[in-house]
Amino acid sequence: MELQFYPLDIDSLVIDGKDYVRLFGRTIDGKRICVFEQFDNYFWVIPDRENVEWVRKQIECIKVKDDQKVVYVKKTELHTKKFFGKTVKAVKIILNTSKDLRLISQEVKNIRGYGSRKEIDINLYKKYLIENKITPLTLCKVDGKVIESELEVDICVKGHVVQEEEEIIQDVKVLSFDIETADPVLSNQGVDVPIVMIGLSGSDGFKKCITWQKFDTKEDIEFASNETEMLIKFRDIIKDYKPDYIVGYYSDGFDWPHIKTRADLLKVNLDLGLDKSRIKFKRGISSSIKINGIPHIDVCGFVKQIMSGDVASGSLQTQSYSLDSVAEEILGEKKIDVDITKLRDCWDNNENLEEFCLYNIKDAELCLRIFERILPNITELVKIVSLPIYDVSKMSFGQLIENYLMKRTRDFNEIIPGRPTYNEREGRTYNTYTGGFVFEPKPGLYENLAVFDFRGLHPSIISAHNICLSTITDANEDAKETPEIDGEKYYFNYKEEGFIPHIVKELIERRIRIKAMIKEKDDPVLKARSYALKIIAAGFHGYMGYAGARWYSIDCAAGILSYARHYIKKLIFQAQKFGFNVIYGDTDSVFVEMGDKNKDDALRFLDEFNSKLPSLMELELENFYERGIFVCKKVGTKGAKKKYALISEGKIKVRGFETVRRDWSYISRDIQKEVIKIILEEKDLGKALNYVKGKIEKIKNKEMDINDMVIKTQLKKKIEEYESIGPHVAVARQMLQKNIRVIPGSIISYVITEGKGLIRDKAKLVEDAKNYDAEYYINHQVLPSVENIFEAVGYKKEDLLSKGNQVRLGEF
DNA sequence: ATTATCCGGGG
DNA sequence: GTGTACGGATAAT
Repeated sequence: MELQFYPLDIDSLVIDGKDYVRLFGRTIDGKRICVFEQFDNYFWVIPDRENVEWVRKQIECIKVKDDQKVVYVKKTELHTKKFFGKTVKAVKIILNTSKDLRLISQEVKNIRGYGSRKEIDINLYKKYLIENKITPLTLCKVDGKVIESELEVDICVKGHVVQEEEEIIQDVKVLSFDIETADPVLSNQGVDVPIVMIGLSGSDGFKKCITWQKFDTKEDIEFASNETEMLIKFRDIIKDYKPDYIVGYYSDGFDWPHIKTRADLLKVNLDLGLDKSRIKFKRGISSSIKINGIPHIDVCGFVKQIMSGDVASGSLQTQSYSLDSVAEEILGEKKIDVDITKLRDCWDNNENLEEFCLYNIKDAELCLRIFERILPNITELVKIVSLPIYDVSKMSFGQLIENYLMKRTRDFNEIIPGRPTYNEREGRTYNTYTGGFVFEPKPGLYENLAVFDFRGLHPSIISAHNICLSTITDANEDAKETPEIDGEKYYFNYKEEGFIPHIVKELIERRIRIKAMIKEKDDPVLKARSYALKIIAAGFHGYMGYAGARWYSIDCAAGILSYARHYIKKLIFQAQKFGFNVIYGDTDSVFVEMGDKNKDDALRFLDEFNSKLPSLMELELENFYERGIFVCKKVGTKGAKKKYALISEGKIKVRGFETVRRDWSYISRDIQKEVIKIILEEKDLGKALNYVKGKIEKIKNKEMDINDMVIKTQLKKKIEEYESIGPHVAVARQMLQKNIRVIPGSIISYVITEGKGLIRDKAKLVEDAKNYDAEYYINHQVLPSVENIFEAVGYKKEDLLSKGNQVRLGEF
């Protein structure tokens, strides 16, 4: 029988000693389906040239004892393949089961002249998707027979899958959720912190809050008798709703870990997987959760990784990735204004809980709607890299590029290079190269700015100059040399197009076609496609210089930059010649003060400059700004780094200022924000200075509320494990003395009080703090956050500290 | 000067 | 298992 379906989630498993890939999805008539396809795992050996046949024989003879079983190779094949562009003879070793991979590949190492092993570090389902050219979410056809199963699906089929069309699944059912805890310290462990409500919002309009304290209400609130029952209801709602995707905001980092802790404690079985498995946690540097069969997407993670960016069109401008700011930018809507810190007290006294429930539902709803808006961005990336949406939604730029390259190897008969070992990686981090060209800003306040963005610069260089691991070479007559950089030149063969330049060129050309289509019709899907193509193409340069890359070449990265430096210097020169005052330039963007020129002149400059560029390269006008402040950020001896704030039609864009960290007190964050605002919006330096001076006076006179002086730092490990005792560790010890529970993950809130000694000796719990150390807050919190802003506009630190309101007017 | 530790998001 | 983010800041040593 044949069935059409859209694969949503894909994994692999061993059944009766054989490898299978499992594709969960939706049939075209909306049924939940699971498809099994048998797929043998394999890897490659590229033997030293003279030994190929002999090595192959040896491999075929491998017999290893594994417990009682004897493990051997299923079969081998001899192929002519390419590796980094060079033709090689390679032995394909096909295994009976993935369980044998490690044993057999270890055993190969005992064969003399075995050369190297490849593709032993790639998940089976990835190999399957690459090999069978299947893109998740697109329309596929399975040819096979229906089988019985215990799975939570309507139909289960075993057979062979082929992709039918590019057409992507539409009208997906999405369930968004959000939890609230009554937590005074926001601990990540949650052992003694109950979840008090769970808000849900579905793409079909479904809305609900579950909580476990009763009150009168007419809203969509369901009452459970206790937390356990609430968690059970939550689980059952998900099971009944049968969503295609489950989404949350920072749910990988907060909601799920918290739910997991509570569910374990209360013995609630979260068997949400379509194979009845429990939700699984991947612990690591960044945790994530997996529900077999249902992609879980942390909206915050994707927005932060992929939709963020510098001054790039298509990306978000917000500096903070809080739900509130992201919702405001994407949806133009904010969270319900409720003081969530009051929830604990309200919960204890059963007061105003309805308000919190509505707030809870609203958060889930905002998350859902942000997801719906960014879904095209995710699905376009899925279409490019051809991996499950779950994987793609969690990938960094580097991983997206790497996986795209892995997919494309099949079109070039290339074997996929291995990941660097830990030691190789370490070695690579010592390699450095001259970075992009930086035209250092003269700190100051500037007016009437235009920002030009050289986005296509690096990819077009890769394409134009054929920069690839397979084309880099020593000086010879088939090679062209790069502009010299720090006395070094690189040579790239120009006769045979490399793997990477070929792919990059395709990406650029596709994007050009899409952009032409967007001009005809403004379509969000096309825009998302263009953005996806852009970020992938733009990422190759950084990827090749990234120590963890499979296709790593610091020389390629350096070669690209030597050309890039050439082009940006040309741009700066031309801009100056045109009559602009170049303020700042970095790698591929230039900020100019237009002076007596206007916007039309800027567009004219853009056209003129573009007309002289090679066809794939393009200078873009990022935006105009009424004002901008540029600050010199000292970074050791290396010089200045990005740090500026711009304003365009009332919207402030800030880069490089650390304004949103919880280990800064509220006042320093507040003051910095206000200073930037006054300067950019009102252009009134005196007012900004007086504002800060006023605040400093208030601090000195102890007029500040002690709650505004709180600094929060998370305890990352057990108190006794600390080698170095910082203020937060000292305060955690105090808490322990007072029998307040502190565990790794607890957020320690403290105030620096008056006294002698190190800062940690003066750090006190908020409730124990009788006073605050004005000198500390002025010198360590307020001044560091604003002094270089004032220095940029001609003031000195002393001006901020001097008494009185007499203001010197700097250079302005 | 060097080393240890923390930030992001979430209540 | 496929990985050991990342780039910068403060305070202690």
